[in-house]
Amino acid sequence: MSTSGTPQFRYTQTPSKVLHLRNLPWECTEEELIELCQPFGKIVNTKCNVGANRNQAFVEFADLNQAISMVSYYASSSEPAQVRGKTVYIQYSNRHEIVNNKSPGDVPGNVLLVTIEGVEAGDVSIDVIHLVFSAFGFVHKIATFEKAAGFQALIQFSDSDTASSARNALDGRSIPRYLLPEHLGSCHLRISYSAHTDLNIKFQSHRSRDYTNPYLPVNPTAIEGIVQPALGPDGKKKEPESNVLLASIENMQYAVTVDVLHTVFSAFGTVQKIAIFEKNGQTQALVQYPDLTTAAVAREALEGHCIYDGGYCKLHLSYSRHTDLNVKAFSDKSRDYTIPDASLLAAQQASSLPPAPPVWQNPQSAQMYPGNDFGATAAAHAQIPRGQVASWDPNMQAGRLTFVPAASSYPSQNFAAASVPAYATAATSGGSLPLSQRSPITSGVPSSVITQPGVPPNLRPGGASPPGVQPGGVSPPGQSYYGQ
DNA sequence: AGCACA
Repeated sequence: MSTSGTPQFRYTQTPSKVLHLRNLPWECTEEELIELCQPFGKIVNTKCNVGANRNQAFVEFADLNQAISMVSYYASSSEPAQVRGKTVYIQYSNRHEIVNNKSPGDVPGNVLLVTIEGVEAGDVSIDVIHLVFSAFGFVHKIATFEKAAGFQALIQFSDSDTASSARNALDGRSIPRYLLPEHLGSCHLRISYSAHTDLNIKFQSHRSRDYTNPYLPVNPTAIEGIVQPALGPDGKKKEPESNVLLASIENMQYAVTVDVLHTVFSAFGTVQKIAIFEKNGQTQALVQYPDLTTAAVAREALEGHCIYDGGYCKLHLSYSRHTDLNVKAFSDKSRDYTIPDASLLAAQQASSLPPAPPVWQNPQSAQMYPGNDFGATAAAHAQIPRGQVASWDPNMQAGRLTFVPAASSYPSQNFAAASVPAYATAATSGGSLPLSQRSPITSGVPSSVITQPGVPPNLRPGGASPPGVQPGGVSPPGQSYYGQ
């Protein structure tokens, strides 16, 4: 009964009316296929956007000789077959008819997947997209995101008729020039249907909008219309403050566990969540405080310091773009201290192997993208072709972490410091930071945070500690951590 | 850069 006996393809192909085309550009349209193939004969069927990358297609000619003529032409031509400047490779298909030419993107629905070619995310605002598509009916929701294919938007209409009229009118067309920044050339729209029927928008932001729900909260780190990062007085990009710190750990001679980090960072306030991950071979961690001020204090105090004496495990701190991490409550790489009885979860976690893959690996279950700030992008993940995991850091494949590492998944976002509400100023105005009494570290070697090298603080919880060494997290900030 | 759909 198995169908897996035959090889996937053969190196010698018998001629077929059906040609297999690969290395096509993303979202290649049927029109483009026809333009390429019809000089050789009558095309009776096509199937576009095939394969994991949606860059393959099939074309069926009315007559075998027409297919043969196309293959032979390009076999001896000095000019390769091209679509949109990409060389297209043509072979006989190993089938002799196209049985079903409907691609998922061709099945009508009320949600359109729009790819805007040749632009970056900041070039076309969500308001422009809304304006363009509103011409065809009430736009319920828009979610924008960047994927390998480029800048994309999911646009939700009431029904598939409205969506179809928009698709028919706009597919392959360009957004009017006057709606775009001057530096842009043409930007064509490629439109297909999404399998979604209802987008899950969690915030009004510059990347997602729900026009049916004006009371939806505005994402404080993604307020609409602010695309350019705020500039500091020196003209350099000013780093947006955040209650979440990104810690890079340099010279990691000792294991830095979640417990170690918790100990270190708890000196400045309640640590809500921690996630450790690898990035470019370096260990990094996200540490979440309840507020900006605490994060700012911790950042000031710890920047450049080492967790252990001797220059080991040196911390470099910056603000994360996250405001609320979505982490496993208890794993070896993450902790959510806001969940009571996390330790109980630990036992269950430990016994269940292998760890469940993050939901985004499964397009079927990608309807809900749990807890990240960009709920709207949940829908985007359903667009990941079957079996393909998008451009995720391979280290994440361990499946331990469910938070989204911003840098790898949303490469081009620019959250503006200016968009942070008023309380941000509290963090920067602090002439009276609790730690300001510490002497500035002028020598090249900052003092360590934990004064006993090689003795992880988590091994000495609370109680008895060697003379002169404070158990981590117990002392108020600014005292013994920097004593000698 | 290498074959869809059930």
